[in-house]
Amino acid sequence: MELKALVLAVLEARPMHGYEIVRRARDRGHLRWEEGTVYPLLHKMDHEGLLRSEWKKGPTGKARKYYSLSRRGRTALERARADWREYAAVVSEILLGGRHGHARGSAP
Amino acid sequence: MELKALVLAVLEARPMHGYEIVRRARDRGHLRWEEGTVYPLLHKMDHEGLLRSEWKKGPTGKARKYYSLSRRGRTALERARADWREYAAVVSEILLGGRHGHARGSAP
DNA sequence: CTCCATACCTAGATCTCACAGGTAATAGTA
DNA sequence: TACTATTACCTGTGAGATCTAGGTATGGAG
Repeated sequence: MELKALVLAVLEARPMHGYEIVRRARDRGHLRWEEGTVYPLLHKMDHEGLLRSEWKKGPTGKARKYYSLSRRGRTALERARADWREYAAVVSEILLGGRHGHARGSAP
Repeated sequence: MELKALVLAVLEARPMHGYEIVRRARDRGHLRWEEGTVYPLLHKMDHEGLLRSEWKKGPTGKARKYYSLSRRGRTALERARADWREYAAVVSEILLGGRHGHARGSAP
């Protein structure tokens, strides 16, 4: 649920192939998306019509499968953003009690 | 793992019995914790030493099982708060892009 | 040629949580 | 007394998401 939204957000910037998504998340730290999570998720989202996939030759000349957002994917991303804002606000209120500071993106 | 943290936070305010936790969450809206989720979770957290449980007579005279935070539970709650802050910050950054607008152009 | 990193993939296990029940005690009604 | 609703507790089954732990294939470096 969360990963799906994050993949959409990552792919909004530019098309990317699966291994690159994994590697970027790994380099970033904080989040660890394993290949066994990401690849099946990409397939599923592709099948659901949220992504489009295309085999292209990468810079090394080797074929890579690039994923990009479809129109439905963009819509889903907008909804995911709204859902996250609400969810984060509720959890922050319960967990932090309003007086421990606020997570970003929480709107009243 | 989210529910665990939220249960800790709810029980920090005052000891409560399971049904009350469920009912409060239900009244609050937004979150729907089912009994089939909450009761096993309370048992597990009790067994892990995060909670203490005690049978008491409630206002109606009927026995109720009240849960309260143990010392370990308080520690776990503090850690959960820190984890949530970090997690929410990372997700918000990826999903909402630092500040939500069309902030694009931060290269990989 | 051999080794390593890249890049893709899947099967199975695990963990969380919801669904859909069940039991028992109390209170209100008739 | 019998009935019904509400409170309060509990569990078994299973769906869904994610990780573990593998596997395959290609291209470049040594």
